[in-house]
Amino acid sequence: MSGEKAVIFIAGPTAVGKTKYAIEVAKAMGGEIVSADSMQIYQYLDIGSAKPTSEELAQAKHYLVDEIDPAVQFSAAEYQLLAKAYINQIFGAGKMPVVSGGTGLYLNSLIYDMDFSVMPRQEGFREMLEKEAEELGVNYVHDKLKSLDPDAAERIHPNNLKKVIRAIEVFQSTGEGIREFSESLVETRDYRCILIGLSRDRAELYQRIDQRVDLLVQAGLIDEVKSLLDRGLTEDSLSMKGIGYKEVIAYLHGEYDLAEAIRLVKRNTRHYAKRQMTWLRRYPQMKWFNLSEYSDDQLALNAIVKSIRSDLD
RNA sequence: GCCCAGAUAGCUCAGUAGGUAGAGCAGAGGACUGAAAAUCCUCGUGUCCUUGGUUCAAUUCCGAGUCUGGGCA
Repeated sequence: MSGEKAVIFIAGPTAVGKTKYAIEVAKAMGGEIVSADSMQIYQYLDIGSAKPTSEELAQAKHYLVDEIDPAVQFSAAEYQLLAKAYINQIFGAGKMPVVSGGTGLYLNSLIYDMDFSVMPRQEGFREMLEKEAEELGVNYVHDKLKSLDPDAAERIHPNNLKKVIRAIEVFQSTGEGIREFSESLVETRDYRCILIGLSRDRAELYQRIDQRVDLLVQAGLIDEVKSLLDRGLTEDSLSMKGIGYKEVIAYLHGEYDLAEAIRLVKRNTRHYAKRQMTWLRRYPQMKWFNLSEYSDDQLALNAIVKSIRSDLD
């Protein structure tokens, strides 16, 4: 099997230590890092997204960190395009791509054959449906989906308006229903995927999250948000919906005090980490490493690299 | 030492006109195909502080004790 193209994925919840391990794995394997993180991809969101530091960035070449203007509407489809291009570029240079991140849909777009190309979003149409939902209720819009695509309506809860609208949108532009996630996924044939999952005991992970939020605030999160607002971003900007940003904006708007903002950032980050775990647990081919079970980083790293090497042979 | 008020879910508390109890927060599980750090769904048994008494029946009423607040000495 050697000689075959392979991509290493380092996945895990926020604050588990992905950045560090991805860099070490890249160094060990002669690799370059492609980030799969929907927030670190934006420029200027440095502190709140817990971007790798400049020292870390210097240790291994990183792609898709700090590349996108936070004022634009980005999407998973665009991510897939860019990430695949970088992966090919890395293969072209004879190196090994190491994808590192915790954004599940982005990971999926690289692991599976996901074709986003057939149905681009249609902004006006979405707004119209959102308005209908507001005036006539979410069930009205859901009924609409039911008449077009009963299967999808069955799967998508009426309250999940965003997904209901997307399903209608897809049906309108393709004439067929949105496919069910788990049934139609096929692994990509572009390369082989080696999935490494990093986890920690829940209590430890939460402790790290709380600590990290305090550090981010000390490092100047509030000023970062202020300067982003000065730059013209608002709470409606996609990039400002990230955890740490939306809460600080609400604080700056006087909705609550700083202590409450910090509390919410911590809690929302914990919830997010939990959701990430739910997503990541579904990959049957993932090899998990619970970092809480290793007495030091080097031991864990050795185990991970060993596992990758044996997969490559 | 005396007086008053509390003691119920991990936390803050509600409640039972006596028939073994429920909100918020925290927490847990799940879903996910062009917003994904987004969006959405589901989940509440706990010596009702301990102990005597009254009662068919006490977490609930009465007594004592313990602890915690507050006040007075």
